Amino acid sequence: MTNSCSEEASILYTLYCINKQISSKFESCIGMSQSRHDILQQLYQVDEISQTELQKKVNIDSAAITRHLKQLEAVEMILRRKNPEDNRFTLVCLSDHGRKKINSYQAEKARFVTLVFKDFKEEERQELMDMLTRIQNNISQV
Amino acid sequence: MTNSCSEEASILYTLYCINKQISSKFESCIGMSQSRHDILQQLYQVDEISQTELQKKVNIDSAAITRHLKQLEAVEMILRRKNPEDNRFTLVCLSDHGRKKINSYQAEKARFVTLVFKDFKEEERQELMDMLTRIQNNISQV
DNA sequence: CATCAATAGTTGATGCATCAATTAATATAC
DNA sequence: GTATATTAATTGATGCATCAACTATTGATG
Repeated sequence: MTNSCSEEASILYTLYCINKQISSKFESCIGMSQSRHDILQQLYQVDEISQTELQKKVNIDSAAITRHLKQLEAVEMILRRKNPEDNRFTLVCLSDHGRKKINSYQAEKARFVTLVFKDFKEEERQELMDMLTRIQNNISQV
Repeated sequence: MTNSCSEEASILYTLYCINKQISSKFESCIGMSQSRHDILQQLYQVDEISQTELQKKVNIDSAAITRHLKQLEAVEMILRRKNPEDNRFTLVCLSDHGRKKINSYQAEKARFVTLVFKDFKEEERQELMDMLTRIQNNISQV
């Protein structure tokens, strides 16, 4: 363990490493970043949605959303238009072509996720999720 | 849970979120990124070390190491010199001034870490660490 | 209804990481 | 001992996230 003295610090460091490793493997397996996959996933589940709404769901900066969507638009995965009732809003939806491609991404993601949690029993996953949620609560109070 | 269908995917997403939250809070609490803190921490524990050796310990790209160290050198936290026995190596060490500052960082980090794991019992931490390690092994085989 | 506030989206600057290509020094092999 | 391979460090291009500043649109208030 390279990080430090305390056991807690080691856990923190491991979390940090795991995340880096997951990001990296995710991208090489699925062919896009977790964030971008998440955006597409959200779009898949709705008909049309405003950027702000989308931003709240995927929990990344609105500037980042803009940039992702511009690129996705450029490769014709998505379509954008102004909301005619309120021109401040931009409505986003998957293109037909985009919607089709996502199925294959989903399959690959499912496979990936299964590998990450190989040999985890249901109750262990439950426990892990509980602990992570507790950590999340702790952090939010820092 | 915004990410997806399966329970595993939710855990993955939570990991991803936690990491973002931790990074952000870490930086606002300690005043530097986790990586940079880690670099300084490593330097604190040795007298002098080559960049490559350091790179292996903190587990980030050597290009990133170079850039971190340049900045740390600019603010006179560290010193660098060529290894006289082999001019390919650059040896790095903390400046006196740097070494002094790190004590306060350590205290702050300890406080931070304690908050993150508030209400975790020793055996829970142990369990968490075990599970994270297993995940790490799984990933490395993907 | 004119001004002021709030909201959505965009852009620019910055930080940090990666990979690929390059430079410089040293080691190896014939 | 000269050509070749290896190694350490650096640099440039790129990706992705953040914050802060700005534009454009709409809402609210006097």
